Amino acid sequence: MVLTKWREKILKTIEESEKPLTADEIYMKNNFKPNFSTVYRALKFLENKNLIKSVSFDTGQKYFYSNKKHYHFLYCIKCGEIEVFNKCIATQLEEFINKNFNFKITDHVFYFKGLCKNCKEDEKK
Amino acid sequence: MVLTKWREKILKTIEESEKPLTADEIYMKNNFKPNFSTVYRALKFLENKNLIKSVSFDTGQKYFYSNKKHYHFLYCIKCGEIEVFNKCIATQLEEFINKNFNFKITDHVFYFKGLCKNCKEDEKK
DNA sequence: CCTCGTAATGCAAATGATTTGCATTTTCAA
DNA sequence: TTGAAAATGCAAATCATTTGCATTACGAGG
Repeated sequence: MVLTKWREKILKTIEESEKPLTADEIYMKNNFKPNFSTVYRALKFLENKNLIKSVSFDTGQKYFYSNKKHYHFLYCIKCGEIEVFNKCIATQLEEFINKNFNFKITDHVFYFKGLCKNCKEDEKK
Repeated sequence: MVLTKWREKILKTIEESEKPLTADEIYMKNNFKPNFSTVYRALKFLENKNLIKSVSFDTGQKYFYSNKKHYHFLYCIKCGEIEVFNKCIATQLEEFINKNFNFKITDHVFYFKGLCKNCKEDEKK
């Protein structure tokens, strides 16, 4: 169970991106290498090793991003655009959960749904 | 485009549940009626009409819940259990987004990932 | 340096959730 | 009452992801 060259390449692709990526975006960015199954297996591997995280929006597709980043998202429900921001207020809520629930928090996901600037404009027409 | 008896039944199922439900949970709760495609079409219809909302966790499966409820989630990454809570601190963040981004917020999704009480116990073994 | 076992990869087929095309049935306004 | 539009059922298709199996690469021990 090691960080092979492909896994390393995939991790690099993810870390260098300023947005979360889907499996096929990663596949394409690496010129369709390695094999698709290898991409998926690598993603699973990297996620288990806590090097990357994933989030899914409305589409049933997973988006992957580096664990080094603490992202939150603006997700456009019309065109699917994903914009990221970093400001986070989960800490207060975390205290609340720790106090009131028997649950061990390891991570959190937060995103706003709505309309991005383009789709917002479209609506006016 | 009306609220037919099946759509109404499905909406009722969702509203009466204290947890978000998947399409097949809804299907089962209604004794496998109506047809699966009708369930999916009804869910899409209800979501467009803003009567229900959906969220997806790690599995690529959608969970549906009533729009009347403002849920947030504790999602167990091991067994998939979903617990809900209502406390919300999104408002402050919302102000921040409105001030700094050109994005029209229509909704938000928040959940903690982690281990539920059972899985937390399992880990100790 | 060889070599053997384990882990990683490639390929094709399978899976699971969801969607779609099309034929049939229901609904409801004229 | 009737005819068009919408809703439903059924089966097949789709999309993202996973799996089985044969092949290849890698690393420790000889």
